[in-house]
Amino acid sequence: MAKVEFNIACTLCEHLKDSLFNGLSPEELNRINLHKTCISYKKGQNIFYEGTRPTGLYCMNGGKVKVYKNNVQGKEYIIYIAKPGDFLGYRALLGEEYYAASATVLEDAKICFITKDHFFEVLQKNPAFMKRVVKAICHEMGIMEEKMAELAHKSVRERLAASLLMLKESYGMEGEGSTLIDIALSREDLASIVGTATETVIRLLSEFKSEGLVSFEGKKIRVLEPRKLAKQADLIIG
Amino acid sequence: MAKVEFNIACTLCEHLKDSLFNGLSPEELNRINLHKTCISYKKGQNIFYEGTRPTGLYCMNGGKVKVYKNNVQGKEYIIYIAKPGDFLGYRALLGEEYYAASATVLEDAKICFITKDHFFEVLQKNPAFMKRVVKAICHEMGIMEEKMAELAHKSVRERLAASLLMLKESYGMEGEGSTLIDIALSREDLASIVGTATETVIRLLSEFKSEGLVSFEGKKIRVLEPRKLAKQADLIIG
DNA sequence: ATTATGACATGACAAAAGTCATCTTTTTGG
DNA sequence: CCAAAAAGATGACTTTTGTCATGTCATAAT
Repeated sequence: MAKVEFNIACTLCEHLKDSLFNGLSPEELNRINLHKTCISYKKGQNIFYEGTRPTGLYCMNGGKVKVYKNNVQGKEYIIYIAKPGDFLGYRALLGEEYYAASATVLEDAKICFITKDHFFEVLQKNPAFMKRVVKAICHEMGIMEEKMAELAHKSVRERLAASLLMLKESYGMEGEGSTLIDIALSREDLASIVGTATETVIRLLSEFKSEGLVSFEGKKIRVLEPRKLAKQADLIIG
Repeated sequence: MAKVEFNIACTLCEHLKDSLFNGLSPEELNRINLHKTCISYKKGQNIFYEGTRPTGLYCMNGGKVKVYKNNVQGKEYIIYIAKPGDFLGYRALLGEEYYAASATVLEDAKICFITKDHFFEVLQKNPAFMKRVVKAICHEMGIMEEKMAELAHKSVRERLAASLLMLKESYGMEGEGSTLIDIALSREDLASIVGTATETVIRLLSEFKSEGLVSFEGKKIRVLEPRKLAKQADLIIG
C-alpha cells in the first residue's frame, strides 16, 4: 500500500484536454509542472480527511476517487466521484476552509499535487483561467442544487434510476454506445451515492434487472434501457 | 402589485457592510450605482424563473426572497432564503447558464439590479473582489454539501430541528438573545426548506412545542431550547 | 486446499413519512 | 363587515424504506 511517485509533464498529460488547465500557456503549465508532486495510490487509500486543512490542489491523472461525508452514525454520502482531468479539493482551497468532505481511492489512481501558493499564483496572473474556474464551480453548484431537490422529494427508486443514468453519462465506457458504467462500484458505494441503505439498492437493482432495464457484467452495471430508466427516474413524463 | 422604483446610493446603503460589495472603492461603488435599477417588490411577486437567462445581478436591499426548485409533481424545495446584503442569481450569471431555480418574494423586498456587463467589469478589474466572490461561492458550496448529506441520511425530525437552528442563526432577530426566527414562514414554506410534506412539519412542530423546544409568536417561531433542539437534530451526541 | 472475509441477497418486521379527507382558524379581498 | 380563500390542524390509512437476522457466494489470504 506504499505511495509511489511518478512523473508526467503537464504539457504532455493525456487528460489536459478534459481539465481546467486546458488553455494555460506552455510556460504556465511548465511552472505548475516544476512544483507538482505526482503519486500513485492504491484502492482504499485516503487522499484527505474532512476537518483537515488543504495545502494545495489535487489533479487527477488516472483512476477514480470518491469524495464523501460521514454522518454521526457513520453513514456515508458520496458527493462526487472524481475521474482523470478533475480537480480535487479545490472548494476548501478556494474557500480557505477546512475540508468539508473526505476523499478515498475507488480505483487505483494517479494524482498530482500542486501547492496552494503556486496554484494561486497562476490563478491570479491569468484572469481567463480564473473565469473558467469560477464558471466550472458555478456549474457544479447548479448540479448540487438539482441533487438537493431530488433528495428532498424523489423516492429512492427514482433516485437510483437517476444515479444510474448520471453514472452512465459521466463514467460511461467509450464506444459500446456508452451503456456500460465503467466504475467497479460496490452496492454499498452505490447506496452512498443514492443516499439509502445497501439492502434497498440491492433489492431495487434486482427489480431493474428483472424488468430488463439493466444487466450486471462482473462488478459493473450496464444500462440497457436508458429511456425506460429515465421514466423510472421521473425525468420523462408519460 | 405594481413594481415601484426607488433609489439609494450604494455608498450609503445600510447593508453594504453585510455585502460582498463591501471593500469596493467609492469609485467602483459609484459606477455600480450609476448602472443599477432598484425596485420594490410585494410578497408573492416573482424575481426570476428557472429556465430563463440571467441578464444581471440582483442585490437585496430589504425583505426576504426564497430561491427554490419545483419538481415535476410540483413539489417545491427551497435552496436558500436571501436577506438584505445578499446577492441573488449570481450562480447562473457567473456560470453563464440558465437559472436552475426560481426566486419569489417572501416578505416585501427592495432589490437592486446591476446589468451583467457592469458587474463583470468591476469583477474583472478588481482581483481582490473576484477573490472574495470566489471564496463566498466556495463557502456556499460547503453548506450545500452538508445539506445533501443531511437530506440523504437524516430523518425529517432531525432535519426540521436542524433547519430551525439554521434559521435562528441566519435570520434571528437582533437582540432578544436572537431566539426569534424573524421570517413569517408558512408551514408549507418550512416544509419546502426541510424537504417534506406540510402535514409532517405541522405535526413535528406541535411535538416540539409540547416538548417545550419552541413556541409560536404570531406567524413566527421562537427557539426556546437550542441545545435540546441540537440534540434532536443529532448535532450533539449524548 | 481451506478457511476467513467481505460482498451480495433475501425475508420478516417495524418505523417513518406521505397521502387523502375533513375540520377549524386566520387572513384577505371586495 | 362579510364571504371566500388560504393556512393550519388532526385522524386514518398506505406505502416506502430502514433495520436486523440469516444465508449464499466469491475472493483472498494462509
